[in-house]
Amino acid sequence: MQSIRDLKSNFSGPPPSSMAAGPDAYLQGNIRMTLEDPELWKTFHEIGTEMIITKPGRRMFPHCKVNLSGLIPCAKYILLVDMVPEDGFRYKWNKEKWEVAGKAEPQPPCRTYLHPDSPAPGSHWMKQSVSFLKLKLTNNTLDQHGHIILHSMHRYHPRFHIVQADDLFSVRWSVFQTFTFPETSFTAVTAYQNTKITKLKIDHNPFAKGFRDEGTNKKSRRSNKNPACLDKRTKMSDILKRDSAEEDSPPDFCQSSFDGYDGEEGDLPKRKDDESVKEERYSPWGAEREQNARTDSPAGADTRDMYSTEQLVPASASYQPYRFHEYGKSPSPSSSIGSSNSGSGRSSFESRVPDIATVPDHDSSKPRTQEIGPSHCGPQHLPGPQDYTGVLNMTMAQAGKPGVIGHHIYSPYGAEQPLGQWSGPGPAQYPPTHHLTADYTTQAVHHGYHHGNVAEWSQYPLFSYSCW
DNA sequence: TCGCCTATCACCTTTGAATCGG
DNA sequence: ACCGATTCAAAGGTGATAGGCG
Repeated sequence: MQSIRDLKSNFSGPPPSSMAAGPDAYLQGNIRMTLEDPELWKTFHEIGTEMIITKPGRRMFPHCKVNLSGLIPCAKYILLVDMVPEDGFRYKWNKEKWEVAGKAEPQPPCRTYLHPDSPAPGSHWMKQSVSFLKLKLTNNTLDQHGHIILHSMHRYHPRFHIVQADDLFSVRWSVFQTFTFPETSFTAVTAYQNTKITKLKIDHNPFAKGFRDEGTNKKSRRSNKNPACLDKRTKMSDILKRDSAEEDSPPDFCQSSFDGYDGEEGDLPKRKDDESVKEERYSPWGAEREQNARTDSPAGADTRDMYSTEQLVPASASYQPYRFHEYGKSPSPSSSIGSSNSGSGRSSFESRVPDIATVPDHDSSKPRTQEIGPSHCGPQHLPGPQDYTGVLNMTMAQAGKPGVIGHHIYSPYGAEQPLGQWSGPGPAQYPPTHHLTADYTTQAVHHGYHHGNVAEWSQYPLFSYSCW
């Protein structure tokens, strides 16, 4: 297996023109991720995206699809996706808008979806968009298919992680970056609540084509079978039509619960600014601790709050993600907070780089001594602080070690493939490599803070069982 | 009674094997 | 024998719906 260090040496040539910075920047600081179909996502987000979750698992729509650039063509990377709670609340749909319905339920087992192509060379990831089409969401906490487990009526947003590693067991996290896209946040539901979302789904999801009104749809035929259905359908149709007519005047929901999304227009409701300060300290991971103090419009606040703590990627024509962590440019928690909401902040990525406010528990004041260790910090030499907790937990759990709840990583790969599926109940199914476990354990214990943002990892689902 | 969840349905797209022709 | 295009059936995804459950 070729180490990253080796790769670096092999990569002696000048970085691509796109890499304005030096070699280090090329290796660790220029990874860019953009969301495909941003407009579609935006459309959904403006209304309040809902994602159906079912026991057998349901795909997302729109599904996550991103474009990557700035990777080392010959280095291998692993792409992961996990879902992060937006806040510590449970919601209910009431009178055309989302309302807080109480405290969130205990976070289900955090799972991470591993892109089936992982690991693959950077060139592979960059040559075409990366789709997470087959990622499925479920509300079955006992799910054994590796689907991402969510709670209904709770809000989440996907996080994309890209890790430079030859395989899951040799992950060194020397280059580990996380991206989130504000417009991808959604409310998990078992049945659509907002009819506008239903309409959007039907209009845009090819699988739902059968429910479109256009042309000679079979819906009427189906409805005719049952008068009651016809009535309901008619009502629905009316609602949808009305909704369409109201497109210009979003429901309260959009404003009160999703105002966190500022979109690109920058015409955010002023209210956001008023809340920004309070929300600065709030993050999905700090919800439990702080939610008691939050009494108003948690929904919108949460969203914005979440984003306000993320780093921004230089804006471009395409929808830009918020760079969550960029080990190497470790943000400092307070620097960018409150400066603006997510939307306005998006335009000033550089200035917001230092921003780790999303790590409430973490001592953000700790010096980020080892920023993303460029390749010169070769993987094998990188101490594995808490960043490795996730893998550590996962592997330890797999090994049946007590006291550690595994973090499940799902891969469509079969068991025979390098990256297996770690689903809950099957500890022995994909036994981890012992050396990895030991290695990480050691690193976590003894080098707890080598990485720039190591500490933060312990706050994230990807590396810890509890997201809260 | 209400809100949420789930099984089932009909409709549709996607996928891959089978077939055909060059 | 090989390859690409086409066909077709199975698999699977979709929202709608009714009924169950707490």
